[in-house]
Amino acid sequence: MSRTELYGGKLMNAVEQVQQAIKEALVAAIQKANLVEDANALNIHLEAPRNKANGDYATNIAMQLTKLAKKPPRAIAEAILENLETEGTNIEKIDIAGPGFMNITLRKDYLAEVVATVLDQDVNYGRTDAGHNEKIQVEFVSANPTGDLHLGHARGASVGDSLCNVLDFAGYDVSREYYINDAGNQITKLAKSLEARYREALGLESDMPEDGYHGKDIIVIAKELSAEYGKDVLEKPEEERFEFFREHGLKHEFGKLQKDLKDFRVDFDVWFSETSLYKEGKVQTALQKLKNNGHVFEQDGATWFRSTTFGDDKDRVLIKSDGSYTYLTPDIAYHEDKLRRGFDKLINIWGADHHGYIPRMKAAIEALGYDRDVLEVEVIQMVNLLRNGEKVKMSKRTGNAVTLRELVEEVGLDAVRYNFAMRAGDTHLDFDLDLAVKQSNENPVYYAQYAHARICSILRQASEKGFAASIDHLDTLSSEKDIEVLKKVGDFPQIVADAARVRAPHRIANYIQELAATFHSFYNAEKVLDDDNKERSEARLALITAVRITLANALKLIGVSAPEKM
RNA sequence: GUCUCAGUAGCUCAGCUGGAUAGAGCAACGGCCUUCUAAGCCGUCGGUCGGGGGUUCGAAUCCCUCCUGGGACACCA
Repeated sequence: MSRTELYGGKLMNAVEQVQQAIKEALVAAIQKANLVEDANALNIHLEAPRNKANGDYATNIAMQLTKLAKKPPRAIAEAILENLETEGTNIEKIDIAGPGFMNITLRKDYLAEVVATVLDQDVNYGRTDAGHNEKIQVEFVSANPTGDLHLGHARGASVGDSLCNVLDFAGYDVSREYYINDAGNQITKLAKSLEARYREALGLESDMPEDGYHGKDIIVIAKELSAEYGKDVLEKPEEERFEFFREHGLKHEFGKLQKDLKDFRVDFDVWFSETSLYKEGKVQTALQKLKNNGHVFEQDGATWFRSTTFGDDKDRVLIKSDGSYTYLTPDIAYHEDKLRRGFDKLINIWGADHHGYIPRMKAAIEALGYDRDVLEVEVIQMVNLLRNGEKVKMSKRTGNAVTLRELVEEVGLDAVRYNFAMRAGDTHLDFDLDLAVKQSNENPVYYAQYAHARICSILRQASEKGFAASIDHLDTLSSEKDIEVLKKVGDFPQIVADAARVRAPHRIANYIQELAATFHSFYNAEKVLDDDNKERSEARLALITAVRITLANALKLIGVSAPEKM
């Protein structure tokens, strides 16, 4: 895969174009120096050295070629240099340093072009076609409609939504999906719990099941329902009663769940019902396919999937001896259905408690005749809630778990989204309530939003003063801080593409912090609006507009607002 | 016990495809508001990258092993 294909010429900004030109020049030089058979096959890595004395970019290609070229790295570097055509690359000079690094220093004038690209692309700045329109389905949250969304779901929703946004921006064809477990045992429990609460609401004796759902939400639903339908419902035969509570329970729980997610700025393309798998015979079909492929056996009155054939620890039951399905069986059918829909990749975002479930699902996919690697599972680790430095104890069973809604009410939507977006999903997270609530410099979300608001403030004053952003004199952007800002803004498309490739949306939050820091530093060192220098003022207005656009686009990827005033 | 994720500054965490002297925020200390928002900036202090082996020109990063912590190991979902 060549670099050109990867980034698609038309979408590259000045920074990317320069990087690519350097890579191409290096490849040509390596070819010309006859160091390897096919230099085009090389993947040249350009990195920005930590120490600015080592230039704008460094490459370790000379060291990497030692084996292929059978020469010491410095000799290779010299051979590359001798054959390097720097015309059209913006390279000012190259030094050979240390064990064989090639340190590249660039002319600075090209960078200003970044601004024109950003202003032109606006809300699409950062978008690339790096993903080649690969069809990816992301299934996330998928909480059972039997209670409120809690802290863990909030994290899954945040990470999942951010990942989808990033994938979409990086040129993947993304479908967001929620699997509704509206069949099976837990729904029976929901119906029974609701009936018990319903009786309580009417002042009757109840038999709340010990393993039922004890959440406050069920009590609320029961009150509403009892006010509307009264005692008559309880006179109906058991089957009808059960159906009544099942249906109303599901409707209320699911409606609440959809609203909570929407309010959390998380949307789905597909809400997939487990029940539909049964109705459309897909569970039977999948089961039959497994049987036909010879991966099913009977034992102890149950039907088993021989998942050990595909690396699972033990075989798994598909149909229990009482004739009902395990959770796994419809889930296998669900995954087969996903695969039939033509996705190249399935990404499931699961809670850490489902970790052990991964090998059997991958086994099932393989047993159905697909490549097990089409399924990627991103595990979301647990969240500890801290208040006053103490862990807040939570239990879903007793119903005192902190819900998504409560969390957002207490902390604020932006702060919650940002706090979850900041950390890689597969690391344990302590969510410090006191810190998240603080509207101070200790809270990183405001740091980024403040940068955006500051820019907006300058832009407002600019129009009052009669200045207008202009790209006519970008050559005036030549101070150290100007250059730093330009470089950082220019990095954005690559950051998005990388974050998508390695499924790491938290990198966007890291980038936001860096971009905001670069801007704040610039702000304190340089004046934007200068009555004595109209050309530079208008160029800098263009520059900070580019920063504003980049910040807003990046914040949007992680579901955080970009306020114009704070 | 088996599997899995993690262990980086006092705290919370980044650290890319293995690269040069390991970074940021907070905390601590010292500066900067007659100038576009001080929710900001500049500086100082702070590290045996859990321990030990190995691979490599080069390891926080890859491999092995041990220690510590989270999680998972159902005819539950």
